[in-house]
Amino acid sequence: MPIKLFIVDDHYMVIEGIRTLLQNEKDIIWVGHATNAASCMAFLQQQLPDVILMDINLPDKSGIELCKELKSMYPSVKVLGLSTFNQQSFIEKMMSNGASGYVLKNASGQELMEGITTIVQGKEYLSFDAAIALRYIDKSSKVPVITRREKEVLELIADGLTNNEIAKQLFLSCTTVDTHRKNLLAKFEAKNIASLIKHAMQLQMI
Amino acid sequence: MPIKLFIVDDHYMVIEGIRTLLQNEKDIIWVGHATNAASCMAFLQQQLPDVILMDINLPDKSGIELCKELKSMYPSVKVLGLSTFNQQSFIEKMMSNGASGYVLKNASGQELMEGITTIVQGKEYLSFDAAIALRYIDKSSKVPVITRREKEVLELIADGLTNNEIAKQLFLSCTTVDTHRKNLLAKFEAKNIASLIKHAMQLQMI
DNA sequence: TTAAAAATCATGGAAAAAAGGGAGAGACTT
DNA sequence: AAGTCTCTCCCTTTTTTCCATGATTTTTAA
Repeated sequence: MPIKLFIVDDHYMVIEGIRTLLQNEKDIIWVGHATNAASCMAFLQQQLPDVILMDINLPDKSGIELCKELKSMYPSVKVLGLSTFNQQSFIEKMMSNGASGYVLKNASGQELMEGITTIVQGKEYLSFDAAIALRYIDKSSKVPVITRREKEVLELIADGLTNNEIAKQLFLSCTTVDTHRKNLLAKFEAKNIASLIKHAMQLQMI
Repeated sequence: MPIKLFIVDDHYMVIEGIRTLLQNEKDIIWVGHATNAASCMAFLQQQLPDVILMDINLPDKSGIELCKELKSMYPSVKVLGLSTFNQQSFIEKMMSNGASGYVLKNASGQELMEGITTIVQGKEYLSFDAAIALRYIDKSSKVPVITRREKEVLELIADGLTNNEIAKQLFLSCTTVDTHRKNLLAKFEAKNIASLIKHAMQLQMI
């Protein structure tokens, strides 16, 4: 039976590129595409594809979040993450949020097909480059897992707000904000705010 | 007469996407593509296209550098920059290094054609989103001009060093480092180090 | 339902940065 | 020769961060 494929990517060129790369595959049925998370979720209410190719950079929401939501509502749908080479740091997150595989955007049609057919069978798939990237990460820069609140605080810190200002804005005690700040420093293994912000920016977490 | 088009992008999907988007345009002749700067330069020794679509992220060299080199050797070739939305800060650089135009990767085939035909005529072209991004930059975050010493200090700050540590490393007085720090804050119009680092990272100055 | 994780608040003290000021030496330009 | 820019250095006061330790409540996951 053919595989119903849906794609979510905000770049029109990438959508067209994938469509072209897969146009001769008779096992693939192209059921549609979306350029943002909202219209993807809307589509899924109408029809469920077998596989969703999902970019991790979407205009309204990160692919990682979308993946999580989507899998909690439709566990049977398989998600194959898509990204550019310099965003390796997200591979882990994507996988731990329910994605079945990961392919980099410089993949060939063949690689893409391999990924799709592999995850349809219930297995996991990492493209060669993605696997290398993943190994590279484990060694050098592990990605800290931060909570929602911590992320909120992190963003306000990056915007130049002091603990006091953040506390006011989030209706918290100043000491609470300080605790979050401390936890952020610990999680990022940063000596101070300067290196914290640098790391967070490098990992595209801000 | 038809326009000879060459494309440089490390993402296979994007190359295929563009090819598809333009396949029905009879004024376009696809002369080839490259996935890195080196093979692009090699190709140009054989044949000169009219227009090169160039991604700013290439594995071996930035598109900005490639653009500069290429234009100094082959001034007649027109370069149309390509990038994703969150890299607005490069638009200016690309344009000032000889690119004739700029299109974001979520552009439609129509927009792409518009860009190509416009720059062939010797004019400049910015896609709607690119123009907005550029305007946004001019208004909000002008790029500060910092001195060599300031950059040195900035990098050490970002690495998490305190004034004292920086002073030792650069064989300076602590107060001197503090002055540089103050000047950096002033130039970036930043309230504190956190927002300074964020701005600097966004502008790729670290 | 129970255990773990997250979010909340607190005390107190040391270290560092932010904000304000001023000032001199050397290089480069007009 | 006058002016600008860069780099250098110093002082004070206030604010903020950083560190250690401990504890309660709410949420989430197993």
